[in-house]
Amino acid sequence: MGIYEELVARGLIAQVTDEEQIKELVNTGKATFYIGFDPTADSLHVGHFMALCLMKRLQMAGNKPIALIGGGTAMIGDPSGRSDMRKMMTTETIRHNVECFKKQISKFITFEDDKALLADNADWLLDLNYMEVLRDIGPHFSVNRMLAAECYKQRMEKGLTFLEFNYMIMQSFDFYSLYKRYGCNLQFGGDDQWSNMLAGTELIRRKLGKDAHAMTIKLLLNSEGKKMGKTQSGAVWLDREKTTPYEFFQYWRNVDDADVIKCMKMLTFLPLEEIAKYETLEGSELNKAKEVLAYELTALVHSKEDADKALEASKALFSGQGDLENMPTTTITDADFAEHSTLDILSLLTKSGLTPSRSEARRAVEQGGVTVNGEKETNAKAEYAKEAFAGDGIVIKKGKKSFHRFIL
RNA sequence: GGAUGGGUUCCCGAGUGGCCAAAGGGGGCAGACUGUAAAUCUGUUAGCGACGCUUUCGAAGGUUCGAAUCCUUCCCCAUCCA
Repeated sequence: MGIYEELVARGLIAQVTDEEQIKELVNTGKATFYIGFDPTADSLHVGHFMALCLMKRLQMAGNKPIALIGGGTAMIGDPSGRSDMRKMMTTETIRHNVECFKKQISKFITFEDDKALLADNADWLLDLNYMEVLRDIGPHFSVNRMLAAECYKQRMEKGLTFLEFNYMIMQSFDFYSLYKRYGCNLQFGGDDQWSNMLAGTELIRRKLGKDAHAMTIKLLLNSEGKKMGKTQSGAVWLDREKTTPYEFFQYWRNVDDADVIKCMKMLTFLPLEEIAKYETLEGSELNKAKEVLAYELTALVHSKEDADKALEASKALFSGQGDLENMPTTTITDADFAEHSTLDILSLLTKSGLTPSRSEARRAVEQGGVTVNGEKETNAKAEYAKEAFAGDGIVIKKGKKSFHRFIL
C-alpha cells in the first residue's frame, strides 16, 4: 500500500485535482508540497496538528514538505467560510505569532539535511509593487469566477471587503512563487481552502504553462458536523501553556463515541490494522479506544512522560486508582492566609480556575456540583484552615470532570 | 454622496419610558440517568461583602423623579440609488 492509499484509507483526503498524477507523485516521493499556516494566534491548534501529521507522513514517504507561514497573508485575513471579517492584526502581533509557529512546527517536522523547508510569505509579499502585481497577475483572475467561488458564498450576504477579496490572489501568488523558487508542485490545505488552491494551480498554468496540483484534507468534524478541537473556552492548543497536557488528554478522552475511530485514523500514527481492532469495540468498551486515542495524541504533541502523567491523573480521578501527584495542583502559601486565617471555598474555586468568578463558584456549590475530598459541599461559606491543607492537601472537584488539588 | 432598515447580554433574537439584569432559542455550567459517551429530563447562566448593592443594551452628551426605550451629535453595518 502506497502512502496515497493509506491517506485515503485514513479518510484524510477530501478533494484532489488529478488523482492519478498526484498518486504517482506522492507514492514515488517526487512531490515537493506545501501547506500554509496563517499566524492568526500565538499557538497552533488541533486543526494545524492534522496538517503537520500529514506533512510528516508524506515526508516519511520521501516527499519534501514546505511549511509556509503566512506572515504576509495574515496581514489580509482569509475570508473563506467566515461570516464576518477577521480582526486586523498589527504587524507586531503577526511577527510574534510567526516566531511561535516556527518553534512549534520544528517540533514535528525534521528540517535537517534539507529534508524540509520553512518559508514565510512575508518574504515575497511585503515588497510587492501594486502596479506590477496588477499588470502581472491581475489579468489572470476573473472577478466573475472569483465571486462564484464557494469560499466567498457566506460573505456575499454579509459583505466582503476588497482587502479580504484579495486573499485568494495572494495565496495563488504564494503557490506560484514557491513553484518558481523551489519547484513546489503540490499544495495541501484544509477543505475550505479548495477555491484558493485551485486559483493557484490555474495561475501557474497560465503564467508558466506547467501543471501543479492541489489536494485538500478533510476538515476534522465531529458527528454533528462541527469543527473539532474547539471548546467553549476556545481552541484546543498545542502549546502547553495554553492547553495543559492534562486538558489536552481529557479533550480526546471525552470525544463522542461516533468520533473515536475517525480521530484515530486521521490523527494518530497507529497502523490501520491496529485501529481496525478498536473499530470492533462497542458500547462502554469504546472507552478503551478513547484512552488510547488520548494517550497517543498527548504523546505526539507533548511527550510520552506527559501522556503517562495525564493517564495516571485521569485514573486517579475517575477510577480511584493511581496517585494524586499528576493532578493539576496549586500550592498555598502563607500570603494566602494573610488577611484571614482561613480560605473559603469560593476563593479556592476561583483561584484554581475551576470557576471564572465567585458568583459562578457560589452557584456551583449551591447547586450541589462541588465536592471537597469526596464529600459534597453545598455551603458556600465553608472555610478551610491552614491545617486542612497539610499532608495530601485538599482535592476539590467541580462537576464530574474538573479537579484541582491544593497543597501547602 | 442620497434613501431605507439596523447595531441588545457568549451567539441568534424579542423588548420601543417605570413591572428590565432584560422574553424565547442556541451554546455553556450543574443535577438525575449513564460508560469521563450520546439522547432525555430538571435547575442555572453580568459582577459583588448577596432577599441588598454596583456595572450592562454601538459611543458621547441631553430630556425626565425614572431611559435599552425619547432628543442631539458621532461611529459602524446591510440593502437600493448615484
